[in-house]
Amino acid sequence: MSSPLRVRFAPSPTGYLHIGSARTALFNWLTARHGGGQMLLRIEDTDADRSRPELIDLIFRTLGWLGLDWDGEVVHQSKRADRYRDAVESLLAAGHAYWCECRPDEVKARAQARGGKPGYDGHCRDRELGPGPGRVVRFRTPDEGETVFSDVIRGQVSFPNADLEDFVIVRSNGVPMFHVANAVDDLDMEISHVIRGEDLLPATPKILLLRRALSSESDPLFAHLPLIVNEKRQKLSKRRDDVAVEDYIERGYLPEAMANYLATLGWGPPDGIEIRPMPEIIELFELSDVTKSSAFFDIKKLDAFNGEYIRALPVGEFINRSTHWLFSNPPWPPENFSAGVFEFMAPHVQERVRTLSEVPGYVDFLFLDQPLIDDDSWQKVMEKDRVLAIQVLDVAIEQFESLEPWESKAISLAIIGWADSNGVKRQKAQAPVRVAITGRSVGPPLWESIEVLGRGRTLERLRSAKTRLATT
RNA sequence: GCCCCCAUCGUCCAGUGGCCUAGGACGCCGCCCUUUCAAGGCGGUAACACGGGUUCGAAUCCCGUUGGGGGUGCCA
Repeated sequence: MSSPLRVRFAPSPTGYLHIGSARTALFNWLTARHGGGQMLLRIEDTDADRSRPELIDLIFRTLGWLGLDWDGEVVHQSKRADRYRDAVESLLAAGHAYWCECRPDEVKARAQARGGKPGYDGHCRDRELGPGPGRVVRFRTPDEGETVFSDVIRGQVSFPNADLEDFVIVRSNGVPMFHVANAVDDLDMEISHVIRGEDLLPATPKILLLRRALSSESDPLFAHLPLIVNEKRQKLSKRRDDVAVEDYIERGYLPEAMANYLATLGWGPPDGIEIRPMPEIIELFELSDVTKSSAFFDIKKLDAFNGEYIRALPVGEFINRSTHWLFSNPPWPPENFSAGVFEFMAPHVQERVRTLSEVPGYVDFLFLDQPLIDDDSWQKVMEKDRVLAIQVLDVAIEQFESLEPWESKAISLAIIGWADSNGVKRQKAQAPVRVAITGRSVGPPLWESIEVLGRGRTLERLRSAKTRLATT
């Protein structure tokens, strides 16, 4: 009989939710949902100095944004100090742990004197010290043998016990440390699968030794996920890399795209179809299929995923989701914004953006009093062939003044018809108009843009471009 | 230093002894479509780190080398 499937995600609230943590949460969640098990949440906040309680709620919200949910009450380690103290007492009583009065600098100095080998030398091991100010509790690690465990992803892993120093389990301020809290909680929460980042692999023998000393009959199954790395193949770090999931939300990534992309880091569906709905991923996901080697967090590929997800949205939904970027710090005077105009252009914009934060850049010319003229575009299109540019602008002005009906089809015919009958490439003919109207040489479809801009503003921009061309 | 993990296209995944003259996706390049840019279509570029074994046969198994990474806290 195997124990019920129970996994947990155990973040430490020392910062925003990290991309790597999000992936760990996702894989835990996928394992639980795939196997009909439970996904628990635990906040590892034993270090009061580094923990920031105000971030806990943000972590919850970010997990929610990603579409991850959890079962049962959230466990906060900061509220379980008594439980850890009891566990430490029993460890002490059984001789698995002992009090130590060595100060960090003393430990370090002795290590140096020994000749480089870092770590604690067991100085207080057999001194039978009792509690006292400044004293810590250390765990007595075996001197011989090895600690072996099986990892769903890596197979059997073993660590020589002799390399394990007698590590601290209770700080001098009386607060228990990560290893004990972690071991005790996984035991109490009856976690069956410990799924976490590979950076915790070396901590596993310590936790296992602790569990066994706490008289647990069975070890959980471990699964150490490959690290997510940067372009230099180093573990994503808060300092040098863009790792806060919150930042990606602000940059306009869709949660579905982010979750889907994260799922492909260290795992791939058997049929090779990477972009697919989460229910399918849940069905296909298998923890034992997870890759062993680290994965580069490739923004370009994330962008591709995101672009696909954006295009797959119903237009109305695209409009809804764009709202935030349209209203917070838009490049135009807010009162100029017109929902109707945006809705008209939305399908064209949707097809072109890869992130929602790019949306304003595609419609800004519609809501700005004057288009922002891009120098390179002006040079390339207007200055390089002034004769043609002026000619096209004149034609456009003349045609547009009396064009009926004012709609994209007729507008396109006015310019294209002229180009075709005058031996001018359509591409060449539209360019000056585009720059005059939008300020750039690239952008959404021109004829539709002109239609929605309106005759008056269009003529105004054409004339002003002509003037600018004539006076420079 | 010591311990541990890892090693297929630039990147992410396939591949679990013969189906591999190694497949898909992103990127990149080219062509088509086209009012620009996208999107879409078509095509292309590009990898089994190296050296030994084992085997009739190895990307796949074993050993070593090299390379990369993680850990080595009174952080988690």
